[in-house]
Formats: sequence, structure tokens, C-alpha cells
Amino acid sequence: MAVVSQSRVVQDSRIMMDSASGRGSILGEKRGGVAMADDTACNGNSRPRKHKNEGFGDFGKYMAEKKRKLSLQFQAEASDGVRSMMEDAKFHLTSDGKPPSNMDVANAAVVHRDLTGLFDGISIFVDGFTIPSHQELRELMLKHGGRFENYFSCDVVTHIICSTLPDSKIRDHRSFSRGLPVVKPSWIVDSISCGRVLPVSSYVHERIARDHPNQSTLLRFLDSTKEDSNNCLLKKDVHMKNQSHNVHNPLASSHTSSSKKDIEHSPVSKKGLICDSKISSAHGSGLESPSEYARSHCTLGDANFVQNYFKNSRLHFIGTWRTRYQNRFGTGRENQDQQHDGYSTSDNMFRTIMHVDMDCFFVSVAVRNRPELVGKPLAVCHSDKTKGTAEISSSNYTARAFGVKSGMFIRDAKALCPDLEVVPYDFEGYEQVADEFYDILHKHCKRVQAVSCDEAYVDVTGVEDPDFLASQIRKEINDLTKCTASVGIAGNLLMARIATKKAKPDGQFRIHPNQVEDFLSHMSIEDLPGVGWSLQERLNRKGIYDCKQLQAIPKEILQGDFGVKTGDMLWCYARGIDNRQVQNYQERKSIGAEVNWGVRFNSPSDAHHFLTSLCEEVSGRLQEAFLIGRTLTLKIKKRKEGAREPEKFMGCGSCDNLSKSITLGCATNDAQVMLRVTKQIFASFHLDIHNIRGMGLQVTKLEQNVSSVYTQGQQHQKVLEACLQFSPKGNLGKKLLDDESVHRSNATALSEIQDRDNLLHINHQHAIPSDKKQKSFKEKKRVESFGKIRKGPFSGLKQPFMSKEKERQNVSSLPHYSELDQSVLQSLPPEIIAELDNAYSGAVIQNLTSFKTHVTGKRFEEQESFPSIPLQNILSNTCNEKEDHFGVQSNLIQSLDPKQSVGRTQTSSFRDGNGEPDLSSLSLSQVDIATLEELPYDVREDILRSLKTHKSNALELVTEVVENSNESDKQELLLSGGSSGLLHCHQEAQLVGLWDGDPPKWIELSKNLQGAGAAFLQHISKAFYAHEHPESLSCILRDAMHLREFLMPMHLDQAWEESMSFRCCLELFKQYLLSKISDDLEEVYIILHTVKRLATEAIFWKRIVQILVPFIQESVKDIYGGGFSVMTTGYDEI
DNA sequence: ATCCTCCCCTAC
DNA sequence: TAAGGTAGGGGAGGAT
Ligand SMILES: Nc1ccn([C@H]2C[C@H](O)[C@@H](COP(=O)(O)OP(=O)(O)OP(=O)(O)O)O2)c(=O)n1
Ligand SMILES: [Mg+2]
Ligand SMILES: [Mg+2]
Repeated sequence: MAVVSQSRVVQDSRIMMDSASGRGSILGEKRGGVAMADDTACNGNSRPRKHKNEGFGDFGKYMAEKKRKLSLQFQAEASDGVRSMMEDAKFHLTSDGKPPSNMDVANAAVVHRDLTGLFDGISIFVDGFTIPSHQELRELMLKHGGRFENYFSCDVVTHIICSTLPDSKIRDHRSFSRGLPVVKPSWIVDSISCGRVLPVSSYVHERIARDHPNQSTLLRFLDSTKEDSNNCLLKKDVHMKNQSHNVHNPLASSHTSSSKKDIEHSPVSKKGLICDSKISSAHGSGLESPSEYARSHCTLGDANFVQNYFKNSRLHFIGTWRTRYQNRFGTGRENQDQQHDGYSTSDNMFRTIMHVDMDCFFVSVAVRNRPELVGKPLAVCHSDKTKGTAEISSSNYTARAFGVKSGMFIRDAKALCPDLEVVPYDFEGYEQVADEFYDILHKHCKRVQAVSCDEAYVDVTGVEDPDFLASQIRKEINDLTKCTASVGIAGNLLMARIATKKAKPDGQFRIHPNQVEDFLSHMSIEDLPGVGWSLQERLNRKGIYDCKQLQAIPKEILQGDFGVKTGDMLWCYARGIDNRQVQNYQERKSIGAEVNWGVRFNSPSDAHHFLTSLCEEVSGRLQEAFLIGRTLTLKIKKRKEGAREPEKFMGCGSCDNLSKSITLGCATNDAQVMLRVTKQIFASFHLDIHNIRGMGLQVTKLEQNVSSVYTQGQQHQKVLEACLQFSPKGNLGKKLLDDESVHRSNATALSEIQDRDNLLHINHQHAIPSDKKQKSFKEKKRVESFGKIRKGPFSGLKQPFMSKEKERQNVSSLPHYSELDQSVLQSLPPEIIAELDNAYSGAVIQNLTSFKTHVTGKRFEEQESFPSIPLQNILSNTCNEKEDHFGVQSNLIQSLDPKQSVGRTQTSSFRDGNGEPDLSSLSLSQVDIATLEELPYDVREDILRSLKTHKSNALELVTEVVENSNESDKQELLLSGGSSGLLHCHQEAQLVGLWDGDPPKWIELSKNLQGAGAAFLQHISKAFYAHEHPESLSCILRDAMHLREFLMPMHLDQAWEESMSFRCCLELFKQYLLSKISDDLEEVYIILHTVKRLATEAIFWKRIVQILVPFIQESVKDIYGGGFSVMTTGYDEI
């Protein structure tokens, strides 16, 4: 089931069409454009400065340092009062807070010998995740006379370095390595240790060596041209680990913000914008093959283009900053009051809002320790070329006096200000200063809304002297970061923001309520936040230039002209009204990645490779956020007809934007699933790949990925199996078999499973690839899901049951695709779909797409992209079963919700119409809790999982269930993690009553555990015994903390979230905290904060917190009522 | 009315 | 030579 919507061709309004953008008006009002049209840049005496590559590549080091600091800081707080231990801890730390790394070893060797020329003539390109890291390898190479290439070019690079090689990488290297040796990083480390360059032979990756023995030119050609490259995408074993999510390093600037303001402030008058002569004369294809240099810096020359690009993109840095911030400081959602949305929602309360923004942030960071630059006009930019098209990221106030602004091309900036000095990017510096900045803000107030890495709103309502607080904060920022910040203070976010503008640089400004009107009446509309290039144009066209004029327009008119909300916004803002609240936390609604620079393809396989990178990138980000999503949107920038190679180097130029989306029946974060869908969308465009200038992938309809922890993993599998196989009288079987009619809902819920059985036991075994041993965790999960489904003993109920005999017969061959019930297919979890899809080489997803497309009456324009199997086959084949399937399901719905007869829940709507059996289309409110709670846990779990659950929805529902449960059920349900009832499993049974006995049961249990949490458990076991009479977990924890660095699982295997040790840790805390909630809330508080601190350092703990906090919060709510928050902030306040 | 998709706009 | 990303708000228009 997939919805495919039709694409539309859209004009790009954001990225300026080079200098030609001035023509935007031709295209109507949605033109954003800027551009200094003047090509004849002044040839000022710029002092060329070698900055390139100096500022980046070291982000990891900052992160390590940050980690170390956090460690120490944590230590100080966690062991508070235990000074001597703290000293101990410090003593144990190495310089970077970790055990000595390979690099340390290598460095140690250097001390003894002069190896500065060791790697003379050797130039490496590092591919993917390595140990030592990319950055460390770079340093090692540079230090020892070698070269380090950020981009792959077979002309320069002599060795490719990489650690682990997923299949996909092998393929990449075949086409990209051009016969160069692909060696392990230890070759470098060992060579340094030995003081000579060791032969690569023992460091070569065998698989590449085997697959790819010194490829001849001919072979290479064949390899890269065979449409085999297409297939290879299907087979890629996607490993996310070497993604670039943690990377943040880079530079860049965009034309983006140049939109309105640049026009306004540009020395070139608005009407004076000049057409790009190249464009106006363009008649040819507009396609020029990139120069050798360009080639090596675009998608054509770099197998890891996406990753490398992001490492250097400033916009990527600021765009992804928020995620890193939340990972460090937590979501802060605990502090969220109830929301006031909208600009005009009435809110009587008088507030005091502070807006804090660093002055010319990137420049300030660069200048921190370079006093010699003070006073000069400065800009942060990748390039210092007088004719360059690199963008200015930030300029200082001296340079701004010349008109130099963010987003401007360097050549234009140089034209305005020939003395402009360029300083390089320093992404780790920005990250560090931002951390310090927020540390200070958090220290003063817990209601902080992070706008960006250099900017935040703070609600300081109730503070007696906000001006003093502002000066205090500014001083602290300046002292700590050596950068200046400005502060605006007012009664709402809008006015505070405006006040900051007035305050800059290095100042503060307060707008009292009675000054608002005065202040605004003199203000141009484009200075209103929210009014960009487009709105400004539209307003100007109506003769409106300042707020006073805007105020004269009745709200209804504005709403008619600009839309209800926008009109409201304009009306309110013109009067200084803004009732938005300071929001600590905002739930993420989409995750995406796009690249619109350096994108050039020569063959479909280039494009497919790029799509693969995008999918891996997005999949990785989803996984890091523990999210899955249902809708994939592919966005493509296509060279506009007649547009030439852009003026901006490797830019996308003037483009049409195409976009199309597909909604899956089941949310996913699997790169392979995403890739198939994405490739399908891509194919449907039928583009000449030469015209593609940019692509992006976005995932929406996000849900929390609970399945990775409980529902679809091994545990759940075992529960079901145990229940079905060994306990026919257990909940599940009993209710069903004993009393069908009474427990109809049970049966119907199970019918879903059963239907899957019908579908899957035909093929579940052959669907499992033979090379299981190298299969990923996900693969394993799928395998087990199949196992679960085939075990169903309820086959006699309604559907024909396939005997074990027949089952076996079918092992060797796939049933014809048309034998599969499409409607059942749709309701399968993504893992299973992916598995089936693999077995049918992509036909499943393709057909799900068409199925839904047909059913909803939408059509693809591009028929060819559609499956070869006639729709009738699918429908006719499934007709009978569908009746049952849907009928049964609708029974479930009805029984769940006897009161409501919402259209969707009616039987008929399931039978006819779109035939969508998707439980997820139900809203939670349609589910009758009373019925639900009668279900056995397993069934309940299935239903909950089927329901559309984003974030805490599932939890809320479960909480409701819990509230209505009897005490023992409640305890059990709670213990099992909120949304899963897994305690029947014998393994799970071990996790019950972890604190029973003396010593508590977990001590014994932890002895036999391995994996992520085992080290932690064993350490606190020791701490437990070290205490004569341990009175609380918090004191055990505190004493164990000085060994904290050993408690941080560094290498999590893929199944860590389901490992016994992880679950044991989780249960340990859950059960303990539960027992403390009623009589020792302080203990609960301390524990949660301690764990939350650990969470800043390791994903293991982050996950613990993610599960633990909402869970405990709910329980606290049960006992103390709402409004009682266990967590105040992510960083200790109070 | 309300939802959904496909955009555009805005901000950093 | 260069690194034009990311996410939310919201409007138009169609389906229900
Ligand atoms: N088009 C843009 C806008 C901003 N930034 C980066 C560089 C800025 O330093 C940082 C913060 O953006 P601000 O809007 O706060 O601008 P500055 O801090 O540079 O200047 P100001 O003093 O006006 O705040 O984001 C960028 O790279 N490109
Ligand atoms: Mg700033
Ligand atoms: Mg800012």
C-alpha cells in the first residue's frame, strides 16, 4: 500500500539562479533572488591566506575533548562529597579521557625517531569509518610526510584506507579504486611504529584483492558500464556505521539568505539586477562536461561524496546542530508547560523574554585567539579567491559596513571590500562555543529555547532585574568564550528578537511594552522576523513598506491576501503582538538529507550510487533518533531548460524542482527498503540523468521505533513461540480456542497474524538468504518474524492451514508472486516486507505501490515504472480472502470501539473502497481501552504496534491501559517496558524481581551476562559489595562512577538493544525506581539525573533514559498526579 | 470541515 | 575553483 502522488514542476525560489536571478520577476512573485550581478570584481589587494583544510578535520577531537570534560564535570557532581575518589578518577584518565588509542601508540614511537619523511610520496584517501579515525589518520599522514586527500582522485591518491568493508563498499571500490591498493588503517599505524613503510600485502582487504585483482582498464570499463551496477544496489548490505551523522566539520555559505536582505542592502539596486549574459544567450544543451578538477570534486570523482560534502558544509552544520544539542542536553521536554500556539492566542500573563544571539558568530569564534585580526574586515569563507563563487558564511561588523553579508559570493564581497580578510571555518570551535553558550544559559534558567547554535530565547518572567541578568549573562559568555553576545529583552519573542537587532553588536536593549508602538512604527516590514524576500515583495507591491502602513490593513484583508495564518501573523507582528511561548522542546516531524552542490551524473549507476548514499544517510539519522517513518519524499533539482553550467562553481544553478512521495503501509528506517522505494520514485521521473543538479530524500510520518527494543525482536518472538508452542492453554491460545465468540477481538487480532501465516508460510523459508552468518541483526529479526508467523496453531479457525508437510515442500522455491495476498502484504511489518521484497527482487514494494495507487484512484503518469503483474491477478487472487481478512479485522475495530461508528471503522469501509486493512489508520481514540485491556499482552502488543503511534502515543495508550488494570497486571505491564508483555519468556522471567533476595537477584544474573550492559552491571556489583550495607542504588552508583569510562559501552553490537544485559540494566532501574516512587522520590530524582548524565556520553545510556524517563514519569503521575515532574532539566538546576 | 500531498517560504 | 542543508509553518487544491 503506497500512495504515489503526482509530481509537479516547480520553480526554484530559493536558490538564486546565479546572477540571472534578477529576472525572477519574470516568473512572478515567487522569485527570491539576489545576486550581485557584477562580474568585474575589483581586484583589491587581498592578502591571500592559506586557510584551506586548516580549520576542519578535527571535529572528532573536539568531541573527544567534550566527552572528557563532561566526564570530569559529571564526576564532580556525581561523586559530590567524595573528593578523594574524584582525584582517583582524574588520575585514571589519559589525556583524552580514554584508554590509549592506536594513535597514541603510533605517536609514542615517533618520539624516538625522526619519521617526518616516512610517507613521502604516499597519498591516502580514507573511506568510511576507520580506527584510528579519519582525522587521526590525517594527522598521522601529515606528520610523517604523507598526503591526505579529502577527495578521491585516482591521479593523486596512492592508497585507499578503510576498516570494515560492507558489500556495498566492495562494489564501490571496484569502480572507484582503479586498481589502487585498498588497505587497512593499521598499515599506517604499524608503519609508523616500525619506522618504515611496511609492505601493504598483509594489510590489503582480502575481499577486494580477491574480487578485484589488479583490474585492467578494460575490465574497469566493463565493470563500470555494465548495468550490473544497477543490480549491485539491490544487493547492498547496508551498514550505517560509517555514515557522516556524527560528522560536523565544514564550511559553506548559501545564497539562501541573500534573498530579500541582500537585495535590499546590495550595492546593486534592486532594479539594477543584471541578467546573466550566459543564460540569456544560452541555446545549446547547456551541458558541459566538468573539468578534471571539477570532476574530482563532484559526485563523479568521489565515492563518498555525500559524506565528504557534509563534512564541509556550513549549512549542514547549522542544519544538524539541533540534533546534536538535544543529544547532549536532552530534549528538555520535561520543562514544557502547556502550549500556547499561534501569534494571537490570547495570553494575559505578562512575560519577560530574553533573546540572546552571538555577534557574527563564526567570525567571532575564529577571532577568539587572534587579537591581531581585531578591527579588520573579516569573513568566514571557504575561499579567498577574488573571482570565487564561494559564499560568505559570516562577516564581522567592520566588513558589514562595506555591505559584506552572509550568503554573498566571495568575489562580490571582495568587490565591496577589497581588504576583506578571509578566515577559515572552524566547526569544532562553533560546537564548543555553542556548548559553553548554552551551559551558561541553562545555568541561569531552565526555560531555554534553542534557536540555533548561536541563538536562544530565554523566558525570564519573574526576574526582578532582567537588564542586570542580561549583562551578567553577556559577561559570562564573553569571559568563557571570548566571543561577544547581544541580548534583546521584551515582553514576547518577537520584540525580544527585534530588540537584539538593535542591541548588536556587543550590547543589550530592552523594549518596554509602552515603547513597542513607537519602535515599530519606524520599522520596515522586512525587518520583521517572518517576512522574507517573498512577503516583502508582495507587500511592497501593495504599497506597504513599513509597519505603520501594515497596521492600517484590516486583519481580514491580510488573511484574504496571504492566508489565514500568515495574515494573522502580519497583523499581530505589525503591532508587536506575539503569544508564542518559549518552547523547550519540539517533536521532530521529519528527517531528511539533500545535496544540491557538486551533483553531476554521467550514468544511471552514478545516480543510483548517490541515492544509495542518501538512503544510508537518512536511514542512519533515523536510527540515531530511534525513529521510523512511513512516507518517503524524493526531491530532485533538474537543470532548467536552457540553463547553462551554473555560475557558481559546482552549483545547481537555475533548476526546476521535482518531487514525489510514497507512503508505505509500515514505517521503516531500513536503508534497503528506503532505497528500493527511492529508486522507484526516481525511475518514475524518467529524467535524463545529465540534467540532475541535486537530490534530497525526506522521511515523514515518523513513529518511535519501539520495535527495535521489544516488539519485533527476538524477545517478542520467543514469547509468541513459547506461548504458542508450549502453552496452548496460555492466554493467547486459551482465549481463542475456548471461546471464539466471546473473545472475538482476540481472534480478530490474531487473524492478522494468521493471515500473515497464510501468506508467509508459503515462502518464509526460502526467503531467508543462505549466507545467514553475515546477515545483519535486522536480517535476523526478519528471520525470526517468519518463524513466529509460521507457528500459528490457529490455522484451523478460518483460513486453510498449510500442513507442515506442504510447508516443507515449499521450502525450495518461491511461490509465484501473484499467489501472495496483496492486502495482507500491506499490513506486514517493514522487516517482513523487506524480506519478501528481497526474495522477489523488489516486486513486493513495487506492487504495494501500484496496489495502493490503483485503489486510491491515483495514477502514475509513467506506466513503465509499474510492475509487470497485472492488477487483476492481484485482485482476483485475493478477493475471497480479502473478505475474510477485512471482515475479521473490522470486527476487531468494532469490538474495540463499540460506541463509535466512525466511517473508517465500519465493516463496509474495509471491504470495499480502498480495501486498506491497515490498523494504523485508526486513531487511538477509536480504540476501546476496556476491550483492549482484556487482551493478552501479546495480542495487545500486536494491536498497539499496528496502531499509528508517534512518539509517546503508544505509551499514553498503554498508560491508560495500565491505569485500568488491576494491580498485578499493572505491575507486570509496567515492568515489561510499557508497551510489551514479554514476561512469559523464560529469559524475561529472569528479569522479574531483580531486587528480590539478598544479595539481590541481579548480582548473580549479571555474572553470566555479556555485551553492552554487562560491564556496568558487574561494576556496580562490586560497588554493591564494597558497601557494608548499601542503603540505596544512588550511593552504589555514585561509588561506581569513578570507573565510569569503563561503563560506557563503546562498541555496541547490532543487537545491543535486545541483549539481555541491556534489558537487565533497564529492568534494574525500572524496578528499583518503581519501588522508590511512593516513598523516596528524591532517590528517584537522583538516579534519573545520574543516568541522564551518563546518557550524554553513550548511546547505550541515552536509550535507557529514553525508555526510563517517560515510564517513570507516568508512574509518578499515577501516584502524585499530573504536573509533578521527575526531571526538571537535563542539566542540574534547582 | 478535515485530511493529505505538493509545494513555497523562512530562519539559522 | 568549493562544499547552495535542514526543519517547521503554512497555503492551495483535491479527496473524503
Ligand atoms: N546564511 C547564513 C546565515 C548564517 N550562517 C551561520 C554563520 C553565522 O555566524 C551563524 C549565526 O547566524 P546569525 O544570523 O546569528 O549571524 P551572525 O551571528 O554571523 O551575525 P549577527 O551578529 O547578526 O548575529 O550562522 C551561515 O553560515 N549562513
Ligand atoms: Mg548571531
Ligand atoms: Mg543567530
